[in-house]
Amino acid sequence: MSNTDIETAKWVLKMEQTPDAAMFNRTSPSVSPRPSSPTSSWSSGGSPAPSSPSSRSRPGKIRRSKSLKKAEKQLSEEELQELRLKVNHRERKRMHDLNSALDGLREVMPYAHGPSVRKLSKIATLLLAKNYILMLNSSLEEMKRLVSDVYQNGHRGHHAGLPSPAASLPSLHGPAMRPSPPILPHSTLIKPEATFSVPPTTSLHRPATHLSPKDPPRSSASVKPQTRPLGLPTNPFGVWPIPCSCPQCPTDLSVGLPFGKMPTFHTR
DNA sequence: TAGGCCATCTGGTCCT
DNA sequence: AGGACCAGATGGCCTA
Repeated sequence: MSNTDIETAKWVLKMEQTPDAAMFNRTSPSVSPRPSSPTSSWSSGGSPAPSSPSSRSRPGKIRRSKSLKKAEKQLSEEELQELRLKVNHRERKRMHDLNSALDGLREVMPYAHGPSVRKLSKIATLLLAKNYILMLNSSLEEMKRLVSDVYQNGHRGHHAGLPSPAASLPSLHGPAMRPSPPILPHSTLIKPEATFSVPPTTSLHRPATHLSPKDPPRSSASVKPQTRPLGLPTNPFGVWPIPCSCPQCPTDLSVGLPFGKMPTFHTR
């Protein structure tokens, strides 16, 4: 063991005796404070990884950043500790901001909200958001097509006299989107892109987070389907573009809609 | 008890 | 140079 290693070990030992007070002053509203580990008050989770296989790590050595090494020479121990606290605080704040943004995203996502429903995981939130956007895009395109079709045909045909499609579409920001069946936060082990790399018009029938049957949801509250109106298809958001209700169009959309198949308007 | 999810610490890299 | 961003490691909590 080199002198550097010994010094580093001393430094780490010293740091371990210095709890990060800021850790107990967390402000994130979504996560309850978590005290640091009793065995490692300084670095509750992030103790150095001497045997890490990572390319970033140096096996057998405790990782130290260049700036910290430099600071170690220039600063006193107190100053160094202060610097470490500062860096940790910044990183913590950054992650809290990220979590706040995720909370904001969850709030506008059409899934069951409430105290009895476990909130979506981070990955599930992102996947759901992606599918939600795809669904909205698809709905918009479908609506555009329908409107232009109707006006091109001069309101002739069996759709004449029906309310405008826009009128029958649920508001994307209104209460029509809620309540909706909860999304199933399933496995996050599957690469999102590999799972959802289907065209927008075909991906929307797959629940955003229903990725693997082997990975059940974490709580029954999050999977118990809420009642949905008869005739509406099962889908990740509980709402589809309202299908054509004319006699010439299929009416039972609640069954037999396989993943990858998008219900379409009747757009003769 | 295993596995999923998360918060945190930390060093490296990139950017301003 | 300092801060932001990223990723690895670690340990705690929770659920099936």
